Amino acid sequence: MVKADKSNISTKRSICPVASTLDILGDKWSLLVIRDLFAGKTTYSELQKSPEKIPTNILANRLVRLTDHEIVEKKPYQTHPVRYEYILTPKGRELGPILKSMVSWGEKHIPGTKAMSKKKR
Amino acid sequence: MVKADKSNISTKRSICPVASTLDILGDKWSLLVIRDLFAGKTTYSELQKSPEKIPTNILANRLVRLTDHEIVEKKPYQTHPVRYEYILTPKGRELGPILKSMVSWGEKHIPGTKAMSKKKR
DNA sequence: CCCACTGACTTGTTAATTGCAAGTAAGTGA
DNA sequence: TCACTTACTTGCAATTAACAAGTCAGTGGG
Repeated sequence: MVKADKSNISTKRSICPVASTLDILGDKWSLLVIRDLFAGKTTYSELQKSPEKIPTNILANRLVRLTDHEIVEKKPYQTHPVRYEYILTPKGRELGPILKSMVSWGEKHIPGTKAMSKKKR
Repeated sequence: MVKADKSNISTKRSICPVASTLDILGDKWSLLVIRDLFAGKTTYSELQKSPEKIPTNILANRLVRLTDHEIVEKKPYQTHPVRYEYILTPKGRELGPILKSMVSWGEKHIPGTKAMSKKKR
């Protein structure tokens, strides 16, 4: 079990929505996990296989953080053996515009970047 | 002078525009500084006065990072004494949509947040 | 001239996070 | 029984961030 993490509890630096959003998602990995879930990945091992090679303990930590914030939901999709799937909640799916604007900005301003073809659904 | 920082040089984790954007802006403070510049603040001391109370060494570090990435430009606006202003470059101003989508998401999903009235210009 | 004060940072130190390598535990398939 | 997969944990070393204090140029007042 991943140990208690202050960042799990709601500690807002200010009432600013940008600051509060960054309190939840302001790190190098969280939005990448969300990007992958948008891209259709659902399991822990699929998430680990992304090209950015997220360290496994960080992935575990981010998944609990995101589920604490109800951005992601973890549910078993089979028993024997138990296997879990991670899916975006409606709240999580509404992060789409943030991701989309990052894709636009990145493609336009960072040479060598290329967005993947959009997944339907 | 702030010492050399690996994060200043371009180290892309992947060709994904989201990952690359996060390589530059994926932390708790960078986008907050940019928010303030959008809000019309221009000097180091004004940036320090924001309600989130950014540590002074971090502010200095983020400003060099952002100027290295040509998101922010630093220029003296007076001599005797020398005083600097930090302004967004066109590239930096194009981060507006990212900030805007964070405001929307934050206001909708994080209770107790409230965006400031939009500054003209 | 001396002193207090401001703006813009820098330095030192401690605390918190990351990143990496390895290890664990349940279950399957050969 | 053995090797293999999924889904994590654990233990450290290495980075980063946070906090407090200090620096340095310049200004304005007495």
